[in-house]
Amino acid sequence: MEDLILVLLVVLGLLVIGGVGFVVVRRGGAPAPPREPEAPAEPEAPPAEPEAPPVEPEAPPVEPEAPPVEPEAPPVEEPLAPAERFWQRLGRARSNLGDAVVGIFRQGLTEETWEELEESLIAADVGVEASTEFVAGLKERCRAEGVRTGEQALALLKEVMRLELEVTDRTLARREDDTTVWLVTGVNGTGKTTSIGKLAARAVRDDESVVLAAADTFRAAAADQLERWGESAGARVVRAGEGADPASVAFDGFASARAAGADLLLVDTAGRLQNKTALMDELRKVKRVLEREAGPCDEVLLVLDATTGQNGLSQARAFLEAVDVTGVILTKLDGTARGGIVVAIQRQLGIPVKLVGLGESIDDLAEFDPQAFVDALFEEVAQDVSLEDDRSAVAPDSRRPDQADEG
RNA sequence: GGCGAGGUCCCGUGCGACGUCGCACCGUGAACCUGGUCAGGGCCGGAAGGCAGCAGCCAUAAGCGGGCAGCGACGGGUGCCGCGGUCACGCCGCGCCGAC
Repeated sequence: MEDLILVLLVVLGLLVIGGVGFVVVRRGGAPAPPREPEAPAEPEAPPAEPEAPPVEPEAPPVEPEAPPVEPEAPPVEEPLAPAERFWQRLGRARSNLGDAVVGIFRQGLTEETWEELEESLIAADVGVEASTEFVAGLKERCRAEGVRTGEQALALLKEVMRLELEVTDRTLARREDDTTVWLVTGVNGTGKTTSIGKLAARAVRDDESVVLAAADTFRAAAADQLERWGESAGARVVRAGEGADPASVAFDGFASARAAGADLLLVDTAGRLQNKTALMDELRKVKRVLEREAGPCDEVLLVLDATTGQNGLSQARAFLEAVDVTGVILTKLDGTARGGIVVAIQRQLGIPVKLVGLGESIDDLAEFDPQAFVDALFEEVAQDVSLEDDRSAVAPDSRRPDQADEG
């Protein structure tokens, strides 16, 4: 044990010293993307061992002592690191859409340009309606402002998109002097439990006490999995037997959390397809019973899989209708070219994407950063280096000025 | 360990919700081998009159589509619905108190 800590410290030291080296080491040492935690078959059984994440060089969950791990001071960490991560992790979304769009604009501005742009946006899951409106609006502005070159149009596109995304409040609501309650929902296999595990780990790392309620009573394995996450994160897990009433588990979870004076309660619900009315009713009941005791949920989070495309919109609509979703966690955004769903959801339903999943490690569940997202989405990846994995993105990365100081 | 508030199994059964299918419903629907009406034209007849009948129009079959407020069958991760039986002063977590 001691040894392990020692080794870690040494590694950390090296990291601190070798700023740029950090990036390299991490990329070499943690080929995270290849092994997707969520296999299609076993949707929610990612942590073969929750211990696994710590293996990553950044080793967050090991122990709260580790904070020195991240050389940057805690307050600074928030704004900078996520942006960095965004940039690095959005490899494929960036290379596909970005290349396409940049290429399109390079040809100058013709009718064809707009059509191709629209197609690209649709292909990136922005949605047909939204894409059409979006392009029409952009076209209009370009005309109004006398934009003639593709470059200018691209800049304008980014600005418009950013404005579109920036209006919403993305902070996760908390209670000052009471247990904060977040209800986490979603269809099967999107990564609910994993996301909860990561949220819990991060909260614990910030010296908060966290309680997890395993209101997924449908599969015993789900509760087991949550329990493992709780163990590794250092959060108490309230669970019941398989087949119990999920509402009662949520209720007990809150009772326990409040009695213990916990800062945060995360309620994990069973995955359910949005067209199963009985299950949506059940979810309503969970929320109702929970709120009867706890007051309004501070957040009702919907976990969406970024790779599912337009169906995500339908999911969002259904869950919004049932339990008033207050925010979306968009998982598996790394390794997909369809990040446009962010825009579609926010535009059509008014639900902000609050967190995005960009990889396996705990810090890869990042605050959504519109600026970085838009930049990443429409940045061209140089053709000569562009392979398919995000290693290729290293080169373009370094061109980005405001991030050199990470690590 | 005590107390409290929840949850939970199996069998039978009633009711309800949901889903699938069928019926019914609405729409559409046949060059000719459906029916009706059959202009024009044709045929028979000296004539009176009669016959077959195209197009059109009307109706309708199968088919296709729609929908849900109806009826039935079937189905369960169906119910902050009920009844009966058995299980259970059990089991599962939760809170409070007490003991170590």
